[in-house]
Amino acid sequence: MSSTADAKLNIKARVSSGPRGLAKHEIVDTAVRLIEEVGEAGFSVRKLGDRVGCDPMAILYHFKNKDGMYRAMADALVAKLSPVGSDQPWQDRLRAHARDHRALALRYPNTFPLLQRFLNTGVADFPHIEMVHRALADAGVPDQEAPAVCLAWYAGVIGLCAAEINGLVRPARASEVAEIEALPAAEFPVLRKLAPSYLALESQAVFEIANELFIRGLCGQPGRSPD
Amino acid sequence: MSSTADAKLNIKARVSSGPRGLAKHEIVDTAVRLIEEVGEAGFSVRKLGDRVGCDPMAILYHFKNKDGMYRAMADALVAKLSPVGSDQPWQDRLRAHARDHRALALRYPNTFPLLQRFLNTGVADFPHIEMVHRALADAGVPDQEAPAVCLAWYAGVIGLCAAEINGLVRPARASEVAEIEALPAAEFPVLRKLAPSYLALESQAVFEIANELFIRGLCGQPGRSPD
DNA sequence: CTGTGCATTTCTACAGTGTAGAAATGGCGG
DNA sequence: CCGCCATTTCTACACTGTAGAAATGCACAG
Repeated sequence: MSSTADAKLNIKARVSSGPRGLAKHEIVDTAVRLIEEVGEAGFSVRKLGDRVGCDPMAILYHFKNKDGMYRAMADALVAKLSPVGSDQPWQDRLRAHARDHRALALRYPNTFPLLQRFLNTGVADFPHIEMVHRALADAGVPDQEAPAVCLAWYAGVIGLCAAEINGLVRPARASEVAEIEALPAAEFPVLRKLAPSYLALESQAVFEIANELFIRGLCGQPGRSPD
Repeated sequence: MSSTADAKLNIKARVSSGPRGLAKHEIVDTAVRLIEEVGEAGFSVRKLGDRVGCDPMAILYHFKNKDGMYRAMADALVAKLSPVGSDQPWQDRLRAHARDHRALALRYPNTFPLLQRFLNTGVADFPHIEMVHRALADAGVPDQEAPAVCLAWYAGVIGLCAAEINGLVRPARASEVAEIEALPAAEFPVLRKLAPSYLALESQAVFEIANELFIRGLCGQPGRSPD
């Protein structure tokens, strides 16, 4: 019962290996939980192996490499996005989908940034893309522009979420406001005047405003259809 | 004159150390060049030490740690942004600043993503922020909304650039279009119809369209001033 | 000229990483 | 029972960031 004996026993137990159905989606789920606990810097295949209860290399057998595992984690995240009904006006459908992204980002702040690096490959979220395109069509976006607008929308939404996660979107600290107010008045009149209002900044409001701007931009299109 | 003698000489030269003014900005410039050559994954303090010609730890002496060095690299990047004159309409000022970001991103694709992670701390690009706020004021954005709109604008622009760098914004491959066209017609009518136009997608056009949407959104504001 | 302090650079060492390649395991069809 | 083979484990290697101690050489006091 000594600790060394226990260790030996554990090693013995692990030595008896062989196929045991290490399910891919369970690995990925555990990986997402782990990266949320320890951050991306602290996330390693070895720790994941400990958490899953197997050798690290058993995990990498199921993925091409660590990046392949990141891709799978990104896939798992977008799979969590809610479906969006088609019975609302197009503005509300876009709003709902955008807010869904933000909620996901706030819930999985360490996993979400993987979307930016790996969304391009493998993730094909066709139902949601179809929804976005229908909304854009309802908004009067001409077909030839629709792909560009759709991509711009996703890039913008994900970029906003990433900015918030990384702490770019937050109320200013008093010291920062002081720093701005110390700038020469002749060159920075507007910024100095606005500095105090940065103290009360709400990240959600930033997100909402960005959405409204985008939607208003679509409304202001030259040949849009009437609503 | 043998190579071994040269090597020995070099080692001797390196062993005789002491202060020699390792200028911070030179380290950072070299670091940016290096990361552009080898990518972020291949970038290490040791390689940078080789490149600079000093011990790796001599570099980390000037920065808190590797992340501190990344921050300095991000600072160096935003310092490369061009100033924007104030003699154009506000739309053109925003457009110019946005295009400047994109040009920077395309020129330094491996360094630019650092902005997303480290822009929040330390980088205070006050002249440009003043410019953006003046443009927003000219566009009729009320003071209380200006900080949110400004942050949303930056987050959107940087997000767009990041998306393009990471390959999200690119023409579709034929195989991808085929995959979409194989989807059930009943559920994906719009996406299927638009799929072929993804083949001709131009990343610059996506960027321009996103900008125009944002600007049109600002134009469409309730109480905007006349231009 | 001789210390001597000190910012700077170098050296050494350590704990940890991703993953290639070989070996072991154990369920399954013959 | 055997042998196959996907799967898992083990071992090893090159590499990472960086803590901590030692060395270095410049500036300046005496």
